[in-house]
Amino acid sequence: MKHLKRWWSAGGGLLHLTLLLSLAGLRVDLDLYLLLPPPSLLQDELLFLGGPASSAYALSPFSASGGWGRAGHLHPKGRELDPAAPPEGQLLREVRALGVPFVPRTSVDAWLVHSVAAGSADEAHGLLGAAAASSTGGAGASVDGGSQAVQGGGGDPRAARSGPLDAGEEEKAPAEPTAQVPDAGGCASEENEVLREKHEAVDHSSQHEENEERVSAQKENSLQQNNDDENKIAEKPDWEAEKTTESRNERHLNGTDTSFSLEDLFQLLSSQPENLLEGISLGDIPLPGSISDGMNSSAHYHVNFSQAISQDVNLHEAILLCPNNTFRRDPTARTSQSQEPFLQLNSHTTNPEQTLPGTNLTGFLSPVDNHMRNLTSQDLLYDLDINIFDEINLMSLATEDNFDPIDVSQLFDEPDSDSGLSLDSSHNSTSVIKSNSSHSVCDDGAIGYCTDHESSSHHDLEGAVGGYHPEPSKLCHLDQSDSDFHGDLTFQHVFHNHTYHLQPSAPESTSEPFPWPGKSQKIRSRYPEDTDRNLSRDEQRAKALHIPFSVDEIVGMPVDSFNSMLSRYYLTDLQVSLIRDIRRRGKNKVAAQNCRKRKLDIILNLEDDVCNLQAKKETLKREQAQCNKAINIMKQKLHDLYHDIFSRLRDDQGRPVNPNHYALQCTHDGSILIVPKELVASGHKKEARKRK
DNA sequence: CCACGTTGTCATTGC
DNA sequence: AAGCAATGACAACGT
Repeated sequence: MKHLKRWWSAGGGLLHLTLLLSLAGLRVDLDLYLLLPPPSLLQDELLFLGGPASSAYALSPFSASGGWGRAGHLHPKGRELDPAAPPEGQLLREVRALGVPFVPRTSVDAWLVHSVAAGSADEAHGLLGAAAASSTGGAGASVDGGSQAVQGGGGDPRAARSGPLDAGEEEKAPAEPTAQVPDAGGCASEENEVLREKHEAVDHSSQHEENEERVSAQKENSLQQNNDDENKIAEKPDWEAEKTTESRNERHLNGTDTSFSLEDLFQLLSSQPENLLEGISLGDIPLPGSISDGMNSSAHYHVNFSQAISQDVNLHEAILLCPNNTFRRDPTARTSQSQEPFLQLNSHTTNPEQTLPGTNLTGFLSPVDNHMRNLTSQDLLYDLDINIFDEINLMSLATEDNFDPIDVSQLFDEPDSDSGLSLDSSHNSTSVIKSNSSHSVCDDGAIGYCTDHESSSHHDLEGAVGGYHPEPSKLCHLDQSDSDFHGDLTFQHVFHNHTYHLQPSAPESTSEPFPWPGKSQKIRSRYPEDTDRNLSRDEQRAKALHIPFSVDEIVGMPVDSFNSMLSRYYLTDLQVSLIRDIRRRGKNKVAAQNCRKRKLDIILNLEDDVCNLQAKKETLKREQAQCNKAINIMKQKLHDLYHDIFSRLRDDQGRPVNPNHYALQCTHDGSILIVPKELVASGHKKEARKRK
């Protein structure tokens, strides 16, 4: 048992727990087998790092080729992967010899390797930090551990505190016990101040304190069975005990106490699983308060494996589902990604490094991320991940009956966590329950698609890539009824999360991005229960293909940003095609709307013109009538004047002039002549002839 | 059931 | 050449 504890502390903790779960008759389909590096290698690595082994090694399930993880020089606590490490170690072989159904590494491992190889120390740092946190968190605190990594270890200290490989740099003044937050995320020491502040806020939660006390008490109970040195540890606060444990681990890693035999260990594992269970006391396994709560008193040594597995599933997701900014394609963008606000997701932290990719795992552990990453250069492992997720889903389903939402809610006991999850996303998960699982392609929760036009780009991204995870802060203080609700949501999320890949009508398997019979309305009619019915066709298609962008983003984005976005993210041809189609259709839709609007405006303007012309016509008619009237008056006056003049005219004999025979004619000099009409008529004829 | 309006989409054209 | 706006035409849907 002593060896076992040391082994756990030395870095095999997660494997340890995994083995326990397996020996307990539960299949553990996690790729979290860990290989303990040989002391010599550890020593070399320590020399290479010039730092404590506890900070150098991560319990990384993301080992490059065999589970070997070493700290890198890119970051004080960053991890690199040893390419020269053996592909399979003795431990794995022995595990397989025992028949423990370990699942090999997933694409995440290779992806992480890829990220590290690509020079993205931040990504590696963040993810491996998450891995370390999850490893230390053990099977019972998967989400917790991942969340710790997201927040740079600023969350629940129990998830990462006992991390055997966390550095001794966590040595803090005993005067502030709540500040002893292990840097599960592998952040630099200067970040710890911020983390400590956050964690102080975290610890102020009454529930949290209660759990702390429980864990502390149970740890003390377990540690009383150990040697005197460990008894001293048990008397200390748990955070201090953890430090001691870490220092013990450090001794192990330094080669001073690594003489235990793995074969002995597995013989022990195979022969006495019950004792092993006892060996995994709460003081050794950093189970969160939720688990320990369920193991009070008589149940102290009985781990709720169903819960543990369910949490491990979430841990797996937490590890796998990295932020979307971690699967960029552009290496240059990776180097500057932390500076792009577009990718700084969900950061309440003031520490810039906490916004680094890989550290923002809290609320964005979406299937989209996972999916997107799987669609990248790790396509060869894509199917493997699908299978793993399927198995996880099955496990979730199998353990759903025994699922205790209280524990889950307590596992999310992160008052300061920023998961980026909105209530809407939870609501989306609710719709998942309602929706037909066979049509999960169209389900809400698959993506948590964000259609909020007002949200910023990164918020859109958040919603797009995985906003449906239950928000820990929302879950941690729920009453029983609410806990039931959210617990169901959690499980719905889990198995819904990974089933869309398996749909026979999955878009990936068809030439069409979405199996719509041509129009979205048909889709809506086909899925009457789908709460996404209000989504547009393209939104549904985007969701079906797990496009991590909102339609509004895709359509409204400038072409340069659009192209850079396409190049920055790992997208399949189908996804790129769909995104371009969405953009084209979206722009064309807007253009059509504008066109119709213009057409309508033109018609309205023409109608106005017609009205104006008609009015003008009426006016002109009136003017014409008035003119005619005036002309007639003038004619009448001229006629009267004519007769008046002729009445006063007299010829040579004094007789009146007949106006029918004579006419008045004005000359150029202004004089008026009385001319016989015959001459006037002949003169008009001559002028007419001249004109012709 | 038909007519009409609305909306989305596609194809085409021109800038 | 690529991207985009504009627009005619068509289909689906709602009223």
